[in-house]
Amino acid sequence: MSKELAPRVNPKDYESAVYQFWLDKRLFHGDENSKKPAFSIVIPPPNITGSLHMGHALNNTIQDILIRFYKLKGYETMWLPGTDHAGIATQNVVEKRLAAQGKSRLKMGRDAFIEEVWKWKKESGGAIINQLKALGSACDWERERFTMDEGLAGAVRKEFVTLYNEGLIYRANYMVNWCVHCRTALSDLEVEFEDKQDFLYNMRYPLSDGSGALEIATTRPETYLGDAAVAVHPEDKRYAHLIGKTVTLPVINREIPVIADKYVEREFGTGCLKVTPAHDPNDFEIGKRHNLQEISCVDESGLITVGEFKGLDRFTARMRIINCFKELGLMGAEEPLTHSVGHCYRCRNVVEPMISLQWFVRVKPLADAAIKAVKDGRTKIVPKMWENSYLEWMFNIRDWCISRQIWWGHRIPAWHCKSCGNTTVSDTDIFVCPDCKSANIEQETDVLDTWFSSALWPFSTMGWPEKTPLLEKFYPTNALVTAFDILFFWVARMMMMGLKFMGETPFRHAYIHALIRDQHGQKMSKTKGNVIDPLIMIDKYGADAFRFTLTALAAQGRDIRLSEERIEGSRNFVNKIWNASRFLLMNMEETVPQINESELKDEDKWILTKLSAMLINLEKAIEGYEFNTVASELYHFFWMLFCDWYVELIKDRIFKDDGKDAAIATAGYVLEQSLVAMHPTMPFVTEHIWQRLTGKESIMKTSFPEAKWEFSTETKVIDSTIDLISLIRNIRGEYNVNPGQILPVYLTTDDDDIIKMTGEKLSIIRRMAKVSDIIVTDAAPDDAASQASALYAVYIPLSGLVNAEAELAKLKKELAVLEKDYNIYSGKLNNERYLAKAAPEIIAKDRAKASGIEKQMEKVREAIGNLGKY
RNA sequence: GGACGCUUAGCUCAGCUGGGAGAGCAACGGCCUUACAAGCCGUGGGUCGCAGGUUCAAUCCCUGCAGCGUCCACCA
Repeated sequence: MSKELAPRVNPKDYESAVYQFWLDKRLFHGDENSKKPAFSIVIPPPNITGSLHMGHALNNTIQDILIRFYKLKGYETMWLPGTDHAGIATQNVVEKRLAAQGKSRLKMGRDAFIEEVWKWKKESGGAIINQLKALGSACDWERERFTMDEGLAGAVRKEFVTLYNEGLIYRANYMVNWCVHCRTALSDLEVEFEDKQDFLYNMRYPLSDGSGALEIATTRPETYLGDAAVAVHPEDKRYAHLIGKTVTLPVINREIPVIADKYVEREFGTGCLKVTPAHDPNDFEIGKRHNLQEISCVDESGLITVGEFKGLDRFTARMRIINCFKELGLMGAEEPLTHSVGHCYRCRNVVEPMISLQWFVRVKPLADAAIKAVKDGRTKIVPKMWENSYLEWMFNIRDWCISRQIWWGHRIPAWHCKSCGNTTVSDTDIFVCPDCKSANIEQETDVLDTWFSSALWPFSTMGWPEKTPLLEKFYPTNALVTAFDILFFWVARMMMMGLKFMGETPFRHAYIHALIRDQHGQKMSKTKGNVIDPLIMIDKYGADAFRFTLTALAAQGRDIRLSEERIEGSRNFVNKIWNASRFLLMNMEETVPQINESELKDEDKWILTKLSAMLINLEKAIEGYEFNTVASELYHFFWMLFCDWYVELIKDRIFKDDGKDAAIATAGYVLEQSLVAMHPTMPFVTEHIWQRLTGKESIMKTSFPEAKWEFSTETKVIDSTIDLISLIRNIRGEYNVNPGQILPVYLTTDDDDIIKMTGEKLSIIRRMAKVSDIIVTDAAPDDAASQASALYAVYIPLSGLVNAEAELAKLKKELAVLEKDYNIYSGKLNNERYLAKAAPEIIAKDRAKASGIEKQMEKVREAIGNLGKY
């Protein structure tokens, strides 16, 4: 294998090849018979409708980091992928496509339509899978599932039948949210409320006895066609005398009673509320209390069904009715009103509340278990703030409408007998009514809410209801990674069903990550059409750079606004990794020498110590789901410490072959371990380089590095060397000294260790700071620029460049800053109450700090004194 | 109406149990130093939203206020 790397990183040269290599070697496969401890994740199955968006990219990057990290840590990992059939969403997409071809779902019929959806799924369902692969996802593709797979369909039936038999599923006529476009009922969660500028219309209903009129206020005049009463507050004196009378609805001439109900707010509008039990959830409740008739006036398509308005769209009818009332002189004021209106989360149309016969899950008992499991820590929600939302929702949970009047989905396993009218629920198809033996039976035409099947995902995908080795090994899963927008839709329901059917919470940790928003801070979504394709970013910058960016931005608790500059920065980091590796590979023999501890120099021990410290922080960060810390630890260590300092420090040893073996051994070792540490976040480039560095098969088969080095003495020495080099560079920088110009440096210190250090590191300092000699002295030369740290004062003679007065002013200013700092600490240290109450280690730290500042002040004063000499 | 989150350098944001204010980008100055100009060396820049409180000590904890954002909820 060639050890040469191209001068610039080009991800296209290796990313897809590396991925194919992993697939060929089956490195993503999780073995249920393995003796290793398990670490498993099930993917939040993306909808087959869409392509990968930024949310998916972040979501799957995080999962991939976890999977790859735990694999390196020695776990048997299994990341189970798949897709969701996404009932309404998919049906809508396919319908639109058909419409473009002049076809329609209703004309072609149910069976032909479903066939059409499957055809579409075969074509487009694969797109998102390929995108996940481009991202580098280490999914166990051999176990890919789809929520409409045969096995999963069986699981759904089992779920339905069990809940039904236990009385947890029932069928009832109830007020539901109806989408007139999708022509189906929706669950409460599927309704999205938006503020809308509207009008509050005041309309007069004449009293039937001719003694005047009652003025009601409504935003939906068209629903007057379904009014069953006018309600007033029982203690409202204005209307007390009217309770029990009737009013007559204009145009349609229907008489309805005036009733009293506490729900009415006296201050709102006129204090009179029209009650439409068939088209408003509150009115529905009032209707129940007063035994009112439920008069439907809008059909499933949103068309009016009553009187001369029959067949009109509900919004057209609204205007028509307003005009009618105006003509009759029954229209009062129209006041502007902002109120929230429910929209279908799929098609954005205004939801029509409607009474209809639907299937519901009685969720309270399931929710109770799900509450308990989180409270006792069987599932930990990270970050913890989401736990409140979860619990709050569970506490106030209401029955879940699970039937949908669409075609694409799991058909409800219930059969209605046309002979005796009974309904039979069964997990196998039935052809004869068990009650009357009639063969005239038909399966329920409704399908189930998509989330009813998604709720089983963590175990239906592993073979449930069978007891499989896969479940035995990998359930419960270790982590669920998702965004908060489906916390209720999915996470909560998985909790309920997992506990119900497996007796065990479906995941140990639920990590809720941020949402990636567009430049306006808007949530990206398919329906809004503001999605940026991550594939463009991958194509432009490579998957590794893209993933690293997402990782760096994935701090807990805040939404992410993605900018392309950030990705560019990550691309530069990948390039840095590439070039540092390239440099070291160029200077290596076929095999990297082993580290021989006795040959190590101080800087070798220094970088090994820094590496270990980084690894400890890194592991802690991954375990705590602090991915932004993961990124910054890697970035800082590799770029600032390894490349900028260590590699520069050892260049002489490499070029002059003086202690080269130990340097190369250390550099090779640190590079190798860094690559492994970086592999979970940047899998492609690390694999590519690692193979060339080690000559071994795959980075995925190695182990995560142990943090085992700690050389504190040598680390201090190099730290002070770096400090000195920085001081010298600082002076040179400030005076714009030509970088090529080599200068002598004078240094005052009384510290023997420092004197010793400058002697030992002389060649390094000479090279790194472009210094000819270091002269330890107690006086400064003329025309010298100076800088002081706590350890030493440094003087560089710069004839002609240095202005003595300016230099003096600079030093005095510096001294003033130091004095201010010093006063803060000495103030603290002279404070008795501080000394009495502060932790001893804090006091010690502050003392050290104070004395450090003091020493630096001395050095600055000394420099000022020395300046005065010329 | 409830709940939560955010407000830190010009921009985007870290700062997780109170004790050093930081990164990336941008800006400025200097460098083609034989891995990397997608780079190297250096510099400047912040009353940590406002007002109180607790504490020896507050960007961090508490209260109130302001602005922004999100979720939940039956606002005719």
